[in-house]
Amino acid sequence: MCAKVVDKKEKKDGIVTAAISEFAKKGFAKTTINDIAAAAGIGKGTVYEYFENKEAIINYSFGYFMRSLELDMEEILISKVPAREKLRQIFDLFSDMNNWSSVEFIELWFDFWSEGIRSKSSKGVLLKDMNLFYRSYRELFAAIIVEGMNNGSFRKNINPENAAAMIIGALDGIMVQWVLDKENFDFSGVVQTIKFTVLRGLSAAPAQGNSEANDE
Amino acid sequence: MCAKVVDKKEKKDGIVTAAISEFAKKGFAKTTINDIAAAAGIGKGTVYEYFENKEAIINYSFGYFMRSLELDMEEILISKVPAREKLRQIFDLFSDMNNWSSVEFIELWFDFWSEGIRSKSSKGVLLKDMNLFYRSYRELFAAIIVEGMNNGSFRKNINPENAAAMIIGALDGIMVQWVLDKENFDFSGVVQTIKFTVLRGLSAAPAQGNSEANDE
DNA sequence: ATATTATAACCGACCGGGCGGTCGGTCAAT
DNA sequence: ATTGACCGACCGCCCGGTCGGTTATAATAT
Repeated sequence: MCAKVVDKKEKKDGIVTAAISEFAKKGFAKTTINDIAAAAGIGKGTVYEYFENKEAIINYSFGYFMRSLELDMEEILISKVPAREKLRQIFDLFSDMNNWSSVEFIELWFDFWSEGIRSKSSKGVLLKDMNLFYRSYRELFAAIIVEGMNNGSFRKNINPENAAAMIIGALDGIMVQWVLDKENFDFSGVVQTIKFTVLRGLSAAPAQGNSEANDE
Repeated sequence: MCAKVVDKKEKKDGIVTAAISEFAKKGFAKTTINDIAAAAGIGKGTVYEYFENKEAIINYSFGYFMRSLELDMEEILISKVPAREKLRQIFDLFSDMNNWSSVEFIELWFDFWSEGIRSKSSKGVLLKDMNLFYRSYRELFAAIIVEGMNNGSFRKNINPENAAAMIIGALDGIMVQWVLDKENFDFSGVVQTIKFTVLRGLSAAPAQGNSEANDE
């Protein structure tokens, strides 16, 4: 007595993939449900079988986008290398954009920020998710810094949370500058400068770091 | 034989002020011309006496917004204090949000970014302006850093442009985190951490900076 | 095997509302 | 009387969301 059966989850993801691609091209506001449906190769009505409304698509997109963004940080984090080295490796990983699974969608960040902050008035689902995301990354970096403070490689008078926010902020911020001016902005170079400068700034032993590669 | 005479410039600015305020509240997409006209206390038609269309309002807003954002950096920049001290003062200025003339509009940044990147396809006026803005600030910071390299307070192996991008990126990036989570994010604290860490990271003399206030 | 049926999945024409932009008329200062 | 400034009703378009009808397929009957 059953009828057609479909992998709902998979199809939903298909729609979201199409949506993200369209969003990235035109921004949330200028992307229509028709655009999304067409990109997903389905009819407009079908979109509404999987999502209540446009806002729901946006919210769902964030989670999906985040997952697709994630770098291969896992193995670095669980590895046994000292904190200082962990940080260095993470910067290097970030610096090489080949490790980014979806560079082409980074322009979406802007829309998520804008939409998230404005979602305050409604239920604020998106804003909550975004803050969750940032908070978890801050905690992650803060933990590394604490580790480094304990093993003596970082100075003691650091506020780890602040330092974590600083690192994430710096990477976020230069991503912005890069997205706005891809041709002229040396992303990898700046990441290297950040790596070098921040590690030196956090270092416990003042002389340390002089032997590192030049910051050119 | 003349008729009513009005200070066009002033009135235009009045409209833009109203527009910025509305944009900040609702974002570009959800702000209607009616909203702007109402906020400016004029009729809808009058708006079109001063602006060709909505896009023109947005573009014009950026310049206006930028001017209103500017900190009192002038006197620091022309002052005779050494580069290192200049940087320190700028961070402190930035850290105290009382110096920000229009904190309430910072959420607009997100919209400018989103709109700017998408303006590529059309004439890209906004994008050009934004890049001009960033570039000028990078040059400004780079100059300070070069100055510090020359007088021996900063290490020689810095790429000044990269370092400038780093500083601006860090400040931009933590602004994002703060805007998204104002209650829980210690903006001033993080700026202080950045000040301390970056100055230490750029420093030529490794021991320097230890006597400074703690980075709590 | 084949026909029948039940129903999940799909769809796109349609609707209502809202928005950007226009335009002809009004107002008021000179 | 002239004309720059102002205005809001109006227009046309488009978009988000709906809904009744269609299609495809699994289960069941024959």
